[in-house]
This record gives sequence, structure tokens and C-alpha cells, in this order.
Amino acid sequence: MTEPLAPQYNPEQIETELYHRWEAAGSFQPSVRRSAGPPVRPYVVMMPPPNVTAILHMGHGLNNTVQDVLVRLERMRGRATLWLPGTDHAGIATQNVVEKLLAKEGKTRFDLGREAFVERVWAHVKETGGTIIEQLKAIGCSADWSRTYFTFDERMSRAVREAFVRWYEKGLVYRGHYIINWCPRCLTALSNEEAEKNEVDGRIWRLRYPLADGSGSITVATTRPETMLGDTAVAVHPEDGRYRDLVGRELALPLTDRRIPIVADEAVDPTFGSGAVKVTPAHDPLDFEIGRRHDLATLDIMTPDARLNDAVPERFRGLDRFEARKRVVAEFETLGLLEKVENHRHAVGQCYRCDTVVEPRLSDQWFVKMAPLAKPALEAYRSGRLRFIPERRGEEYAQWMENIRDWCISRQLWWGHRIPVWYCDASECGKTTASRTDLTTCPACRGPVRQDEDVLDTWFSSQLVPFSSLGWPERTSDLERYYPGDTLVTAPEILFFWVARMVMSGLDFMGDLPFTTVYLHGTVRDTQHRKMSKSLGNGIDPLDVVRRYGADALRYTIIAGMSVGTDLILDPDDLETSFAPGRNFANKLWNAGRFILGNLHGPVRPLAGPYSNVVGREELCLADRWIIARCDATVVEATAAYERYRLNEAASAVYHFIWSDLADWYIEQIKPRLYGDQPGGDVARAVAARTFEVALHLLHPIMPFITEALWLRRPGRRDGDSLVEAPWPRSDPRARDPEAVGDYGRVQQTIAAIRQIRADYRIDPGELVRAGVIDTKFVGSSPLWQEWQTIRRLGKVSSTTPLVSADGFGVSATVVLPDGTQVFVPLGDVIDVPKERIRLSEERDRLGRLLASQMRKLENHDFLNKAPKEVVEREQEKLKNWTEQLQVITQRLGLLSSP
RNA sequence: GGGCGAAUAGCUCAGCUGGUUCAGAGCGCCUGCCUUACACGCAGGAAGUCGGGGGUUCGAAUCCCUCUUCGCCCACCA
Repeated sequence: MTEPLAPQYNPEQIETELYHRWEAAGSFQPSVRRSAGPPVRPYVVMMPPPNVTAILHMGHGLNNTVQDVLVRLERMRGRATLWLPGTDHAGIATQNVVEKLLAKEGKTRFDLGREAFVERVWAHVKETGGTIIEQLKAIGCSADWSRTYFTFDERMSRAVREAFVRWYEKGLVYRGHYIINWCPRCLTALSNEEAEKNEVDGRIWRLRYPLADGSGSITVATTRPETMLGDTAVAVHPEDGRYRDLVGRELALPLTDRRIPIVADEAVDPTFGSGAVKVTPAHDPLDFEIGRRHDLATLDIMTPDARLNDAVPERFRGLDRFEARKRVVAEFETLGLLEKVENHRHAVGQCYRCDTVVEPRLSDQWFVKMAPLAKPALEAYRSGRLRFIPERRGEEYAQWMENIRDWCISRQLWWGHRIPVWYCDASECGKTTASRTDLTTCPACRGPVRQDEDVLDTWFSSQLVPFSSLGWPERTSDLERYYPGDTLVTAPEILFFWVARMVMSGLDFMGDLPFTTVYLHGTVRDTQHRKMSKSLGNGIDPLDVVRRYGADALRYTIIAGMSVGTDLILDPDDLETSFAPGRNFANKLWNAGRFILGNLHGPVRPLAGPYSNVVGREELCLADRWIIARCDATVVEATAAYERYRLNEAASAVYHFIWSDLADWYIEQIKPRLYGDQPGGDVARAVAARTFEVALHLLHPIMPFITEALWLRRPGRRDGDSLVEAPWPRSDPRARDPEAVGDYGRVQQTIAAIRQIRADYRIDPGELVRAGVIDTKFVGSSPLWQEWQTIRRLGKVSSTTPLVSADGFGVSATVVLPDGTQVFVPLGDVIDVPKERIRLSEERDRLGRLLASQMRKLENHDFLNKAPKEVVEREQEKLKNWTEQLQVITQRLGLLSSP
């Protein structure tokens, strides 16, 4: 690490080098080990169960970067941390992917059979799941990988059974015959959350059902005409005058030979449609409830893959539901019973994994009773113990808790935790047993048993992660030490799937919240605001970005571009625009480091405090005091921003300090001192080294690789050094120096003024000009005189001392600084009186307009009376300065117009 | 149908408690520069009625009302 640094930052080389170093030192998981002393409540961040099929997509890149930033930050601030990473891949998605692979071979899961299929999925998961960790390490994530949990490891499996059995014994888990969301493609039940409601432009058909005695008809409306074949009643509102006389009479259900009753039910809205509802108890949740109240038959007319079954007239059997819809409508039309077809926009449930339209289906499923669990979870939020960032997400959470419905947890899949319930086959016993261990005989009658065929919803195991990953139900020391965690960082789309359920199960099983702060970051979207997804082909592979621009560039873009609660828009077709700023910044930092570190040869006097007795305050020049003050202000600003989870603000504060203050101004200022002949080189070295180090600290959570690489290359490093273990910089009141900030600001303004004149007059960059200042306040002792060498170098000025009188040099170009100081460049060969006159008149006019409105403001009695005193004073000060500036400009203009 | 959010430079967005960070940043654009840390750079510049309208206030990008357009969450009107 002592070879000369390359002029261009090479992320691939540096990151790979550090990756191996960190891995060898075990520093991908050093967090908890170092808190061996007194018990420390660690800062815990959890990783959501990734969708193993996606391996690593931009969402994970974003999520894990935010997590890593917070974890590194807390570690640097002296807190023990624990980052629990894991993969829970027991969901529909994983099964889908393997089914797709099978489809390419022309097979389905049914061809393989349960056991072979599960083995096949396992093989896939092992292959892809293992690479996730390597990929996350590649973007610098420092989670405690040794604690990684996998869905089917022993801990998880045991916890799942324990949770199920406990809830079963408390009566919170029950088996019920209800309408659930069914995906005809995945052939499984879905929870309400998994059935995404999407608005679609559909149609509504008005169908006429004749009365059985032929004395009239009743019209019903439906968006799913095919379900009429399963109708077992028509319902009207009991108070509806139009239909009161018809209640109790029978209808002849068209296309069938069945007769169905007309019933009265409160659930019907008399103002909607015709006020009469066809009742299909087996295929609609509302109808199911109506059917129950009126003791109606339930007629299931569909097969699991949504074809019509043998319960319908023969000509419809085997038809797909959408095909059947057309046939039913056509037949109604032929019979003259189709009254109307209207366009209708309504919400249709779709499977969140495969987008297939969900079919409400009557079946036996396992449910969790949610109301008792939701109550304390809601209370935790209302009492303020559980907080959300951004805050408004808390209301979404509360709303969901208040309207919670029971959770369907059984899935008719083969891949997942199998439901730990056994049914006794003996007809006289028939006992149902939930058990923590596998059963071979019925505990009641010793007869043969068979296990429930279904598996659990993935989120059933995921909700246990905060404690199952720590060894629950055993009371392990990990659990004692790390259980109530601190912060959860995750995506808003799994607020209900995962976050809410972790809160509920944590409160119920552990008696305490699993975390107290939920930070919900935005979603990565493309320029059309679509969520990035594989199927749309608008995704960005984070590893591709890492290869091209480096992990730090990726992380910088993510953090800098995302303010609290907003989404991150990236253009997949233009990675350059998004990620180059991060790469450029890394390169800038690299070169600033190259310069500073390269000049630290020889003894560098330490600078312990800003004005320690090693390098005393009296040795510091204006620029030194200025950069130390700026550095301290950046510490304050960045720390405050980090603490408020405003990571983008922290990023921009450090960016600005490094690029604008340190690189553009300070490094330029100290060059003469470093290059030898000027005094104070060792002071400059000390100050540069110190402020640069602080900047590395502040930036490390966001850009760990490059900051660590530079940190390791500084002189005086020790083996085993790591920035993440170094203490966070503290603000020092002695560093604050408003005088230096103001004075150096005027130096910068002076240089800018000279540069502006040079550019305006197109003076050759190589040509030196004479320049001067008329500084009425500090003649001879002003900072402009002290820093004249800097002004000379950066403004390319030949005058060895500032010229003091503009008039003595003929025509000059002048810029007036806000405090009235005149900066002027005698024009010599490039005299251009008309041009200068235009420049100054424009400036005079601008100031004139500013002054006019300012005077109006200050003549307003209301303003003078009502505005706070400081504000009035400030405004008066402004007026004074502008008047002064205007006077100076007018004066110079006068000189130009005189012959 | 209910709830929430957003609209600021050509693009992506900051702007928190109304007034010296008030009209900003990055990218893009224009003009000069290969100046011994960096052309992934340096210096200078152009560019915005702060979505429309109304109100509150001495003062509004900022607070209130309203309209328009996008987005998100929730919801068993068939």
C-alpha cells in the first residue's frame, strides 16, 4: 500500500482489495464482538427476506445501502450494532420460478410430484441464495453474515411450529370454510394483501331473470356473468318498495333448470344498479355472507384452474371462466334477457406474483384471528413507542390495523413450511392435532394420522424473524441481549406483509416490540415512474453499476438522490447520468487524497485539537482558520442530518466541503507553502491532514471503500485500522471562527471578481494582469492584503502588492463587492471603455431596482412596526450596503464618461 | 368511494420553524483553458411567473381554500 497512487481512481481494484481485507479481518461482522464489555443495547437493523428469485435487484441495492449507512454510522458513533441478514424464500415467487424452469422442459410440478419438486426448488435456492451474500458484500454491506438465517434451517422451522401451535392452542389459529382469494394459475389461496386490487376498465352486464310463474322479471347487474350459473338466490333490500312484494317468490334461473328464491338482505344497496343482487355464495364474499344468513345452498361451479365444473349444464362444462363469460352473455342475448351492457371501471384482484385475475373461491383454509393481535400493535403506535419515518406512514399502519381482517395463512403449494397439523383417519375419532413434533399416530386413539397437505404463507415465518433468528423459542443469550431491536429499514410496499406482522407477533410472543423505529425508504422507479421489475425490463442490475462505476458511486447516487419518503427515479437507459456524479466525486476525493497524502512526507506535527499546543493558534493563517471552521461546521451539519435520517443532506454537506472548500480553495491556497520556499508548510500539512481525515470519517458511511482506502494510506496508520472502528468526529467550539469565515469569504469574492473581469474581457488565461483593491475599511491591514499572494496566484495577478488607486492607472474594469470594496483591473492594452460602461450600467440598474424595492419596504410603517427588530435591522443593513455599492458604481461610471 | 403525497431551471431533485443559504444543487447546455492532485478536471456564463386562481400576512416557493395534472395506499357497490 505504499506504491504511488494512480491519478485515476480505480474502483474495481480498490474495492476488491478492501473486500478481501475486510473479509479476512472478519469485519463484515465485527459489530457485536467488540461490545464484549458491559452489556450494550445494540442498534439492530434487519434485512427483509429477499425474494430469492430476483437475486439482487436495485431495490435490494437501495435497501441494503441505507441499512449499511446507518449501521456504519452507529458503529462509528460507538454503538454496538447487529444487522440480521436473512433469506426467507418460502413464497409463491420461488415456486413460480422453478415452475417456469420446468415449463421449459415441458413439465409441471405435478409431473414431478411433491418430493421431487421440493428437492428441485431446494437446489435452486441453494444456488441463487448463496450468491446473494457475495453480492451484498460487493456493494459494501457489513452485516453480521455469520448470523444469516435461511427459511428452512432448524431455528426457523422450530420457531414456525412453535408459533403455530401456540396460536392454535390460544384459539388464534383456526380452520374455516370461507371465500378466499384463489389464484387459478398458482393453484393456491392468497391473503388479502397478496391479492392486489387494480382498477381496470371492465363491463357490467344487466341480466334479466324471469319470475318462475312468468308474471314478470327482475334485473340484476354483474361484472362476472359466468357466475350466474352458480346463483342460488337474488337479494333485494328489505325496505325497497320496488321489490317488497317479490320477496319470497321464485325466479327461474336462465340457462339452467333451477329455481332460486328472492330474499331480503340489509347488505344490498338499493341505490346501486337495479337494487337487486344475484347471489353466488360459492364465488363472492358478500354473497357468501348473504347465503349464510338465509341458509342458501352454496354451489361451487369451478375447478381449481377456473374452468366450469360438472355443476353447470353440460354445454358449459370445461370452459375457461372468460370463455364461459362470452357464452353466457351470448345466450342471454339470444333469449332476449340481456338488458344492457355498460362500461364500468372497477377494482379487480390480481395475484401479486403472476398478475392472474384472482377468483374468489369457497374453500377450507387456515386463518389467524387478527383483532386481538392488532389491538396492542395499534396501541404501541398510538402511544408513540413505535414511530415511523416518514411519519405519515404511521397513519397508513394505523388505518390497516383498525380495519384488519383475518389472515389466510394456508397455501396450496408444495414449497414452504408445511402446516403442523395432523388429522386422525379413524372415523370414530377424527381428531385434529397441532403438534411441535411430527406425529405418526393419533394422540387420542393411536390410529393412523396424515399431515395437512398445505404449507404456510411465507410471511408467517418472516414475521418471526426478529426473534426466531436469535434462537426463539429457546431463551438464548442472543435473545436476551438483542431482542428489542432499534431500527427496521425496509421498503414501504411490505409495511403490511411484513412490518405490521412482525410488530404483532413480537408483541404477542415476546411481550415487546421488535423495534421502535421503522424507516421506510422510497422505491426505485424508472423515468416513467414505473417500479423497476424484471418483467418490464426496466431494471438496473446493481452489480453492473458496481462493475462500471464502483460500489461507492452506486451508494452515493442512492443516498444523495433519495430524500426522506420520496422515490428514487433512475433511468435504466442512461446509467451515466445517474452514476457518473458518484464516480466523479470518488475520483475527486481520490485526487485530493493523492495530493494531501503525497505531501505529508517528513514529520507532520500533529494537530490534536483545532488549536492544540502542538500547532498553536498563532501559527495558523487566515486560510487555515477558515478551513478548520468550515470543517467543524460540516461535522455539525452532517451529524445532525444523519441523526434525522436525512442521509441526502449529510451527503451533500460532505460533498460540498470536500469539493468546494477543501479541493477548490484550501488545497489551492496551501500549494506555495507545501512547495517549499514559503514558511508554514508544516502547519498547512497538519491542517490539511486533519481536515481531510475528518472528511473521510464523515463520508465513510456513504462511501466506505474509497474512504477506507485513503485512510489506510495515511502516514501513521496502524495494522488493523479501520475507519468504521474509528470514533466519529466531534465538533469543537474552539474551531468556530466567524471572523475567519467572513474574511476568507472576501478573499474568495476578490478572486472571483478578478476571474470574472478576465473572462468578460477574454484575457488570455496565461496572461498576468495587474489588480488592486480599494478597501475603505481595512486599508493596509485587511485580509485582502494578508492573502494577496493567494489572490495573485488564483487570479493570475502580476502586482506584487495590491494597487491602491484605480484612478492612477487610467481606465479599469471594476467589480464592487457586497461590502463596497472595489476590485479593479487596469485594462492596459485591452482598454474597452464602452464595454466597461455597459457592464457597470447593468450593475447599476440591477442595484437600482433592488434599492427601490428595498426602500419601499423600509418606508412601510406596518413593516417597521410589526416585523421583529432583528429583521428590520437586517433589512436596513442591506439598504446601507446596496446604497454604498451603488455610489461606488456611479462614481466609477462618472470617471469613465469624463474625457 | 375514502385517505395520503407530489407539481420549483431542458432532466432528476433540495429548499425543515414565513424574513441573509431564497430562488439553490447535480446533470445537460454555452465560452475559454491539457494551469506540475484530478479533462471523471479548472475558470466563467445562460437558463425558473416556484402548476393555475383566490385568501391570510408588514412580508408567501413556504400557511389556508380551490381548480388542474400525476403518483401512492386502503376499500366485499354487485
